Amino acid sequence: MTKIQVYNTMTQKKEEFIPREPGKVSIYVCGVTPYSDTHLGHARPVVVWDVIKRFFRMLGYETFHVTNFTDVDDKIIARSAEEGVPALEISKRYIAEYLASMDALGVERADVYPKVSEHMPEIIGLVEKLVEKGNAYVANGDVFFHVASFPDYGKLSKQRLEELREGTRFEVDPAKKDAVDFALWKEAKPEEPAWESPWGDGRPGWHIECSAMSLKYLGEAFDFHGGGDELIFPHHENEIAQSEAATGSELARYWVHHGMVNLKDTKMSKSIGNVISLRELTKRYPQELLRFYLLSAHYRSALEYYEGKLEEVGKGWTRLNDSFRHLKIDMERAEEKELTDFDKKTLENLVQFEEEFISALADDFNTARAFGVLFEVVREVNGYKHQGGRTRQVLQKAFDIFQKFAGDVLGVLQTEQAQDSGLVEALMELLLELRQELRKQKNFALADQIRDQLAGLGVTIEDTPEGPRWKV
RNA sequence: GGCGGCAUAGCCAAGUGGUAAGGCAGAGCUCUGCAAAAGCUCCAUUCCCCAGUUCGAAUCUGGGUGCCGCCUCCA
Repeated sequence: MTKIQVYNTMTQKKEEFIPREPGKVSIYVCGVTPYSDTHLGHARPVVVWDVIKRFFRMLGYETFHVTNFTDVDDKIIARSAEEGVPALEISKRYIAEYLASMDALGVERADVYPKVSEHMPEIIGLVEKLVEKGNAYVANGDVFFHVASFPDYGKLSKQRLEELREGTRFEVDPAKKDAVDFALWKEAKPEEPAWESPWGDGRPGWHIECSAMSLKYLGEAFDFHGGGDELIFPHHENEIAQSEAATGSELARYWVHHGMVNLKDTKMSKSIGNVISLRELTKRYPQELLRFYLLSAHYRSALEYYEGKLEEVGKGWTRLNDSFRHLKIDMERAEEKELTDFDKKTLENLVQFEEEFISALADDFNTARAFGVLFEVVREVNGYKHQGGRTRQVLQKAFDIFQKFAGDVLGVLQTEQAQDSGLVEALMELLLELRQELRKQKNFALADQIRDQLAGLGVTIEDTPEGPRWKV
C-alpha cells in the first residue's frame, strides 16, 4: 500500500501516516463560528480536506470526518443583540449559508456537523470531570482550566509558560489563579443565552466544545486534527490540555495545519474587514476553477488572492480542461488496434505520470506537485495526438488518468454542461455544416461573420484538421 | 519581547545533500484562408545576504536582513 507522509505540527516534521485503525481514517477539522458570511479563507480547508479524503478513499481507506459549528459564542450573541433576533436563529442562518457555499465548491460534506448548542450535556460532563480531577477550578459562576496542572502545556505551539505569562496583552480576569488559565464555563450575564449547569446558568468557553465533541464522535487519539495555522495557539493548545488532562490519552495523532489566504500580504479576516465573499466568487467562477486555485499551492503555505488572480490561474486551468475535452472526443472516435512502438512508449510515460501523481499526493498531500504532473500528462497526450497517434488504448489510458486524478481526486475537471435538450447541439451542427460549405466556396467573409457573431454569444469555434469544434 | 513559518525567473509555484518540476506572461517557428487550439524551440550557471560543514548545498549549521502568522475573536 502507498505510504503516506504527513507533516505533523506536533513533531514539526513529516511522519509516515499510520492510522489508528487499519484502513480507516478519522478526521476532525475545526469549523466556523457562524455569525457572518462565508469568505474565501473558509474555503481553503474545506477544499484541502475534501481532496485529502478523496485521496484516502482512492487508496481504499474509509474516512470519517467531523467538523463542528461553534454556534454559542460572544460574536453571535453580539449580533443577536444588534439585530434583535435570537442567537440560535443567527447561527442557523449562517450555517445554512456556509453549507450552501461549500456545496457550491463541489465538496463532499462532513459525516457529522456537531453544534455546541446540542452538546451541552457532553460539555458540562467534561468540565465536571476536569474539576474533579483537579485540573479546573470554580470561581463564582465561572470555571477555569488551571494550565499549571497540565505539565505538557505548550507542546504543540512550543510555548513556555513563563513567556506566555509575560506576553499577556490583555487585562487578566482577577478570578483567575494564573494569567494563562482560560475559561471552560462562563457565567451568563442577564439577557444572554444560558444553559443550566452545576455552577449556575452560563455557557461554555471557547475550546471546550471541540474537546467534548471530538471525543464523542471520534474517541481518543483519533487520526487527524486539522485547522488553520492561526488556531495552533491558543485554540489547539488548549484543546490538548483539556482533552488529555481529562482522558489521560492523546487527543489526536497528527496535527495538520493549513496556511492562510492573504489579501495583499495580509490575512483575510473578518476583524480586518478584507474578506472576499465566497458567495460572490462561486457566482463569478466555476467551482472547478476555484478548487484549482485553492489547490495550486501546498496547503501549508500562505495563498495570495487579488483581483484578477482567478483570471490568471484560469488560463492554465482552461488548457487542462481543453486537453481533456478534446481527448474525450478523439478517444470516442478512435479504434483499438495493435500497439506500435510509439503507442507503447506513450503508454509507458502515462503510467509513469500516474505513479508520480500518487507520490506527489502521498507526500504530505502536495497538490502543487500533483498539478505539475498533470500538465506533463497534458503535454504528453497533446503531443501524441499532434504526431498522429490515434490508438484507442492510449487515449483511453490518458482519459482514465485525467478522470481519476484531475476529476475524482482533485475535482478540477469541468463537468459537461448539462444540455437541457439536444436542440442546441443540433442547431450548432447545422450552423457549422453551413459554415464549412461557405469555407469550401472560399466565402470567408460570411464564414467569419458566423464565427464572430457566435463569439459574441459566448460560443467559440475552432477549426481543426478533423473538422470544427465548438464550446461555450 | 517570546513562539512558529516563509524568502526559488516578470508573476504564481514544486524541489529539502548530487548538480533548478510545472503553470502564466514573453520571443521565435510549424500548422492555418484568417483565427483559435495544438506542437516544437528559447526564457534562473542559479535559488535574500555573509560565513561554515561537505568531494558536492537552493537543500545541512551559524550569523544577518526582510516579510507573514500567533501570543486578543479569527479557517
